[in-house]
Amino acid sequence: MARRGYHHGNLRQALVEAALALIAEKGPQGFTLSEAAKLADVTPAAVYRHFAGRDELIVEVARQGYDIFGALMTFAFDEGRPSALAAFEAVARAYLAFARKYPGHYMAMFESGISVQRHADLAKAAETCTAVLEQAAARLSVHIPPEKRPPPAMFSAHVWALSHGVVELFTRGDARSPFPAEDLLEAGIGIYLRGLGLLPQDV
Amino acid sequence: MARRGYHHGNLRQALVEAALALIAEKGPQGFTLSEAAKLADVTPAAVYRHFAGRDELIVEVARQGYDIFGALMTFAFDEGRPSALAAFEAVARAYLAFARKYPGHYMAMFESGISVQRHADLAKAAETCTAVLEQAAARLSVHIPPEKRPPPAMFSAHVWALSHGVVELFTRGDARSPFPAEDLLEAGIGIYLRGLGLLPQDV
DNA sequence: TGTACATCAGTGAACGCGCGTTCACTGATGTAC
DNA sequence: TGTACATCAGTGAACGCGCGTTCACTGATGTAC
Repeated sequence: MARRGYHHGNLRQALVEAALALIAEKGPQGFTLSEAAKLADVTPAAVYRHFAGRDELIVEVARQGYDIFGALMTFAFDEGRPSALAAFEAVARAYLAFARKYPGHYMAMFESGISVQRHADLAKAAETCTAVLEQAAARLSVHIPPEKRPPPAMFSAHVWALSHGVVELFTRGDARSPFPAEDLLEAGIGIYLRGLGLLPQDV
Repeated sequence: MARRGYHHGNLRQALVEAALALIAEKGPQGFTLSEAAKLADVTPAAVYRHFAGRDELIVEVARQGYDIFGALMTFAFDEGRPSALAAFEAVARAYLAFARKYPGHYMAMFESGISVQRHADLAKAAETCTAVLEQAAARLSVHIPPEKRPPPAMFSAHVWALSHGVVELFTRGDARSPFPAEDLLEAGIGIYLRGLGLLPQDV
């Protein structure tokens, strides 16, 4: 909140960060334009200098989330090093780490109810992320016996769904599982990959 | 809406059904006590004759959801007939069918933000469902080579997470997958079970 | 370097709205006699 | 069978609240001369 005077300096980003804090704390529906303005030490009306309205602010939060997410996934995958399998597992771990470290972003992206399709830049950012995951799947695919090889898009959808499910069910408030989410996900991915015929020593 | 006169007759359940319709239509956060009352053709104040408040109404919706869910799972599992594997796969299919057929219940259970732990009867209903899934996993476990056998609770958590992820990501508004959710889930479960060493001919 | 002025990011008051909840009440029901 | 009465599920008006959004405005900034 380092305001200098009448002008804020970087209100747009300050609002994004206020929104992040509120969403992380109260969930995407507890988020309020007025409260975000207050947190940024500004009048609610000031928000309209930077965003068309409440929804646009959430969209921007989600968009930044997809950017970070994509960058993290790309970094974790590291072009398939040291091995396609290890890189793929790193991606899965990074998924969970992202959900934990950026809960506001994660919620804005997946739980806020905003339509990805209806915001062009958001759709683009989301597509980039999908592409990273699919690329990782495609690289790993090469090591799968052709007769067991599912389309990479399906493959990555499975991993995404499993990861998302673990986040939603076992990472939130009242845990329903006796296992740490990280262990649960790692074990699940391991079993899944084994089912595809991928064994550590083979790849 | 078959009101007879001054007294409603079965307002409690009528409110639950109104809530279901609203949640299914607008999501769990779009649901409003006042709107539910209006839909049941009754004054908002009348709701308080049957529920302590807004939250209690959502909790009741979720509770009924867990009841239906548990019954469907039990029915689908059918005590492991015709085979442990087939029964298990039936459970997974039933999961998705439940999410599709009872969207209001599903959202109240998993997306409404209510705390399962903080409502005793809700926790009990949820536990019953967990038990059914774990029982199915335990029965199937018997066929897994001991050295690959994960705890049934982990096993069922994986399947639950995968199913939930598929529902959330690929069943809602803007689909991000080129595959029907049912096919996606079935294929995913299949690969996972294969990874556990379970093959159709073995079980 | 100093001043006039355009720009525009902020204010502050106001709006209409629908929310959840309360309260004293009233009308229907069904039971006791 | 008929009536008095207790019960309680509903009404309707009111409340305080915080929301998103608008508007005419004002104060700070930085550029042109």
